[in-house]
Amino acid sequence: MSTVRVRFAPSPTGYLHVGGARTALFNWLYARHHKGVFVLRIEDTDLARSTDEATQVILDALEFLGLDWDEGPKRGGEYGPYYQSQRLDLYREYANKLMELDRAYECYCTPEELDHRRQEQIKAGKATRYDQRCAQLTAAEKAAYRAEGRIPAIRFRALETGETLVRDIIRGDVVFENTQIDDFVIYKSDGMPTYNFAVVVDDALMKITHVIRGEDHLSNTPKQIQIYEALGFPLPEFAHIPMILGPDKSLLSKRHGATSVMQFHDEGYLPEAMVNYLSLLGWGYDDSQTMFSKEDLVKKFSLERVSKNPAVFDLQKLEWMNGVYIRELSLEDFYEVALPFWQKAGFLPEKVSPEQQDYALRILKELQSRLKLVEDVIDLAYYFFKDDYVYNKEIVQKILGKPQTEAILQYVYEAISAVPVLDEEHVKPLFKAGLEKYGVKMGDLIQPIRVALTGTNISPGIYEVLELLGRDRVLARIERTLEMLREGELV
RNA sequence: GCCCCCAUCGUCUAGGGGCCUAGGACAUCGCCCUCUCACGGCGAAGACACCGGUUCAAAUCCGGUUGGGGGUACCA
Repeated sequence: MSTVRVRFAPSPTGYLHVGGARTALFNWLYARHHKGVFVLRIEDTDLARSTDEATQVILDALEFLGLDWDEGPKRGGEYGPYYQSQRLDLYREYANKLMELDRAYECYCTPEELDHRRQEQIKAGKATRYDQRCAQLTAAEKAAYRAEGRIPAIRFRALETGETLVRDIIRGDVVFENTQIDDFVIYKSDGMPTYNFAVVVDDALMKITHVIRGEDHLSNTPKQIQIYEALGFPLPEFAHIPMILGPDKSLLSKRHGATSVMQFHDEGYLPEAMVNYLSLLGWGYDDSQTMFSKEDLVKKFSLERVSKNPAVFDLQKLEWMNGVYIRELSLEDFYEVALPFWQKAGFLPEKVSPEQQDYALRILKELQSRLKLVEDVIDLAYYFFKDDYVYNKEIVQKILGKPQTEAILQYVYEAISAVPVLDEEHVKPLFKAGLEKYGVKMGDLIQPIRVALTGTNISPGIYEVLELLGRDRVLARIERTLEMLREGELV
């Protein structure tokens, strides 16, 4: 059995979206599972839309996900180059070969003419097909067209009878009538090959054994198979994986929200969560496991278990899963991913002192079970770093609006001033004493303190908050709150 | 229009003729824990699109209907 060789072949026309990432992941998993080779090829034949920046962004996204490629950009390999724009003479060579075999011909029709005829066909209620008017041009006719200044495209002479069989690992045998396939363009007049042609030349030359790609390519596969056969290339195995849809069941796109892998990165999604979640889109293992480490996926992944139906992208589940992975992080690792967010927010400087790091670690410990996205560390920790937090109006009304609030806060102020050590062991008895004095429950005492200290009713346990803030800040904040209450600024 | 693919809880899925009064996860709801919010624990509700076959027996096999998706470019 020869080694498995798979590839991911994005076109650098934007960012890497989750659909592409999932395709890359499945290819990578298949390669790693079979100890094969994962090739990365950049399909940049669309001159108008491809950019170098976009290529870099895709590379960054793959690196973020930890999908390392064995051959491709920055890595090389014996089947390069790995940019289609650098393989032009190869396509030329095989296009010429097809013409020699009379399986391809020059077409002098312009895109405008073609489009016009297509519109006519639609109007007449007929199938939109190329009318093959350039299929048998004589040398004189070609010369005449050239004299007009026309530059030809090259069309593949598709089979006119019979049928083409696509053997798909996921979908089984799919049969296409050859009458459905018309003479399609393989070489554009701008000197670039089209996708359906370049993909065959590249996959064949790069010795790809398994073509794993989105289901949107299934309908084009018979065209490609005809080229493989015309050129005498051996066929690879095909596996068309289901599409990823938005909540409204239409193809997932920007209008459904974030779809860019790097955007997820920027919001604080962990690569472990992305990979795990993406793996579940169109694939499942058994009736109980949903959490998979990358190693586990490599071990358990198989194309046979890939589902046939499209999957709706569920952001809530991704968020939940990200929270799970955040909670699994060691405090040190959590610090590493959280730090940039705090620095960006101005909570911590570029150069963090040991004291600041210690403080950060202590905060993180309290926050870890409370966030879904790393990005949340900014909002959730605001009052640990800044004094200018705004009091949430509604919550202030609800909690500080109660009759005894002022007296209770005053009591707490004095208690905390006097307590020898500001920790639960020493503070709790004082709070308990306060309960009897004012005839209230613990919540009635703690909630006003929480609001005073944080501006909200959401925070870690009050004793932890007290300790983290320290006596000075606690007293100052309670005093400020009391003042605002008296001034009527809060309620 | 024509061609192709698909169809289990709201969502992702397990299920490949009897183990299914259909299992798990997210979301939802309730209870517990509790100083709030989370986390955690327990529980509830919730699906085999429809119609015909085949079979002693169908979510599982076949056909049709309906619905969704994709393709049909000198985009990839």
